[in-house]
Amino acid sequence: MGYLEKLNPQQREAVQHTEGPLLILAGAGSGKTRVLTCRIAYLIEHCGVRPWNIMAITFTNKAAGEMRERVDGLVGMGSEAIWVSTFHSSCCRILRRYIDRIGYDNSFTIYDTDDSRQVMKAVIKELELNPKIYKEKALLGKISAAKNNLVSPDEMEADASRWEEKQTARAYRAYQKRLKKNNALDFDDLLVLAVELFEKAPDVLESYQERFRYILIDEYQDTNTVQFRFVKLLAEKYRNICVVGDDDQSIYKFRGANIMNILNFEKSFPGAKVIKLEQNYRSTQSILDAANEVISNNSGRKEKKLWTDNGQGTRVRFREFQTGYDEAEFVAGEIAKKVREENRSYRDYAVLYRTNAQSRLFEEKMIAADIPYKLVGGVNFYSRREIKDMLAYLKTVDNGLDDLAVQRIVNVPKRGVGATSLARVQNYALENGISFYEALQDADRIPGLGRSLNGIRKFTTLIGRLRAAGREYLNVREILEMIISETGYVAELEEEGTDEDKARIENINELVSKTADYMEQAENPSLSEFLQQVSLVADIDSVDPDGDYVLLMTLHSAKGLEFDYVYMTGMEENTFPSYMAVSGEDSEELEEERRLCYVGITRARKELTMTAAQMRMVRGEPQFLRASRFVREIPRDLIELEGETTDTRNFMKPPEVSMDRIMKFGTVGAERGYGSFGSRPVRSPRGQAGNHYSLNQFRVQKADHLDYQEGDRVRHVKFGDGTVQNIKDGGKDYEVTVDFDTCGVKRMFASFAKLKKI
DNA sequence: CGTAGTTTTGTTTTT
DNA sequence: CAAAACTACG
Repeated sequence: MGYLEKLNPQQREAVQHTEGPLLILAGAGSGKTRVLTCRIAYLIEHCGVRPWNIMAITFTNKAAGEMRERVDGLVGMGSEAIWVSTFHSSCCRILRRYIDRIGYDNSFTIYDTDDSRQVMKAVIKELELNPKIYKEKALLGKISAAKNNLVSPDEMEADASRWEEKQTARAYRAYQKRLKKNNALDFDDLLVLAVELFEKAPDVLESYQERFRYILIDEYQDTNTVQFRFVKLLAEKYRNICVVGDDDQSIYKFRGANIMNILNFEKSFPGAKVIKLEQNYRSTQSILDAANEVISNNSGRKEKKLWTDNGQGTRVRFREFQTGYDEAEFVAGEIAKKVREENRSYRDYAVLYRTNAQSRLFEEKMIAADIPYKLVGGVNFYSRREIKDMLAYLKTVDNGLDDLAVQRIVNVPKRGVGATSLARVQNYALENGISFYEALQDADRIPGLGRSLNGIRKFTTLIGRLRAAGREYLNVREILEMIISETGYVAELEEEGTDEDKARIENINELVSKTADYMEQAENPSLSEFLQQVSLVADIDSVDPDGDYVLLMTLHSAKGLEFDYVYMTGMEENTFPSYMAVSGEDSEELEEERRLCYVGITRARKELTMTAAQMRMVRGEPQFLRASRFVREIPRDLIELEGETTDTRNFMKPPEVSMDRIMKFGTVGAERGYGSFGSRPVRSPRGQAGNHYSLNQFRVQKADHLDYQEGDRVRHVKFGDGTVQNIKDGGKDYEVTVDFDTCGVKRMFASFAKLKKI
C-alpha cells in the first residue's frame, strides 16, 4: 500500500485512473516506469484485476525484464502471469500458437536482416532485375516501410505509378513468397501477420481481447502504424488502454514510428484522459535547462517544461578537439582519472555517439587506458559468423524448410560441396517443388553432382542423427554440443589458433552457456523457443546492471537509460546532426535529430559533457567540421568551457548571449535555415570574441604553400626529425608523409603537424 | 573446388 | 577505411 504515498499527485492520478483510455505524457526522468509498475500493482491489489488480464508492452527485452522485476517486488504471487514483453515477442508468442489459421506453419523461423538480404538477392536474380538499380538493401527498406504501414504487395502495386515502383512491388511479392516457402518470417512480418491474424480470425482476436483487459504501452511515441493497429484491435473491446510516451523523445521515424499516434491519441480513443508528468527526478537543473533550450527549437510539440528540485548542479561542459583521436583520449583519460581519484565507478559513465562507426576510437582509447567497457550495438553477438553457423545448424535441425539455414551450412565446415553443385540441388528442388533440404536427401537422383555427393551424404546423415537425438534424449544445450563435436567446428578453429579464431571459440562457448541458461530458465524448453528468443534480443538486452564498466553506445541505444556522467561525443555539424539530416530538405529529419539530442542530454544525472572534433576521418577521407548547432542552441551561460571555473554560472561574464547569435555574427556565416530561430534579445553582436566556443581555431586554414617539399628534412614537436616522403593535396589540407628517424613513417595533416624545415 | 588477391562500394539510427 | 563482392589462379 505504501507505494501510493511515494508518488506525486500527477503520478498518483495516473495510477488510479484505471478505467478507460489514458495518455501519460511523461517527460524524461519523470518516473514513468514507476507509474507503470505501481499501476499494475494497483490494478491487482485494489481493483481485483487478475494478473493474466494485464499486458504490458515495452520497447526492449531489457526494459521488460526490469519492469517484471519491479512488479514482482510489488505484487508477489501470480505476477508471472502478466505478459510483459516487447511488441515483437508478444506477436511472436501469439503467432506460434495460431499462425496456422492464416496459412503458415506454427514452427516458423525468424529471419534477421542478414537472412532477409540473402533472400532478396535471390529475388533480384529470379526476377532478373538490374542489380545496379535495384539494391537489395534499398528494396528491403521500401518493403519494410510498406509493412510498417500495413501496405500489402497488391496495394503497393496498385499505388505504383512509375516503372520502378511496379518492380519494387513485384520484388515485395516474390520476397514474401520465398519467406513463406521457407516457413520464415522477418521482423516486420511478426507484427503484420499478427494483425492479419486478428483481422481474419475474429475468434482468436476475441479471445485475446478477453484475456488482455488492461493494456499498458511504454515508449508510445515510437510505435508505428502496424503496432498501433495491433494495440487498437486488442484494446477495442474493453478500452482500458494506458499509453506512456513523450513526443519529444520520438526518435524512430526511420523505422516507421508515427508521431501522430501520440499526438492524435485523444482522437483515436475518444474520451481519453491526459496526464502530464513534468517533474524530473533524474537530472540537475542545469542539465534540464540545456535540454529544454535545445528542444524548444522544435515546432509542433506538446508544450511542456521539465523541472526538478534536485538543485542546480554544474553547467554542461563543452570541449572541442582537433581530431576525433584527441576527443577519445580526453574522454578515456578523464574517466580513468575520475574513477581513480574520486572513487567513482565505471558503471556511472556512458559515452554516446551518433553512429556506431564512431565507437572505434573510443574502444581503442579505453583499451589503452585500461578501462573496462562494454560496447553496445554494432555487430550483434548473434550476427557473428560462427554464431550464425551454429544457429543455422540448430535451425536446420528444428525446421527443415528453412532453406537459408541449410544452404549456409551444407559446406561448413568444408565438405567439398561447391557452388555449382549447390546450384544443381537448388534447381532440382525448384523443379520438384520441394525444399532444399529434401533435395539434398534426394541427392542420388540429381545428375552431375560428382564428388559433392559424398559431402552431401555426410551432411544429411549428420542432420538426421542430430534430429533423432533431439527427439529422443538430448536437450538444446546437448544438441549444440553434439553439433560442435560432430562437425569439428571448434577443433578446426583451435588448429588455426589466431586471435580471431580464439575470439570465435569464446563466442561459441558463450552460446553454449546461453543455451544452458535457457534450459534453466524456461518452463518447458524447446529448440524452437530458444531460437525465437535468440532472434529477438537486442544488444542492449545483454547489459548487466551489476557489471562495472563504461558503456559505449549510440544515442538511440541509450534511450531509456540513465547515468551519473554522460559524454555526448561527436557534437559536430554533419556528424550530429548527421549529414543526411542536414542536407535533406526535409526539416522533419532535423527535428528528429534534435529530439535525439534531447534524449542524449536527459540521460545524465549529475554531469553532462559534450565534445567535438574539428577534423575526423569519414570513409577514409578527412572531414573538417564545426561545432553542432545543438551545442549552439544551448545559451552560452549554461555552458562551461575549458579553463572556466566549474562553479555556478552567476560569474559568467556576458550574460544571455546565446550561441546562435555567435553564429550569426561570428566566424562562420549563417547557413541555410539558420536565421529563422527564435528572437532572443541581442545584447552585443560584437561580443563574440570572448565567448567563442572554441579556444582553438574554429576552422583549420589550409596553407597556400608549404615551406618544405618532398625529400626535405623536417622537425616535428613530438616525433622529432625525419624526411618528407610524400606530399598530397587533400583538397582542404595537405597530407604529408614523413619518415621519422625514431618512430618510422607517419602520415599527417600539414596544418596540424606544424612541421618545420631544418 | 577453394583460396588469395583485387576491386568496388558505401554509412545514420534498430526490433 | 573497412567490408563485401569479384576474379584469377592453383
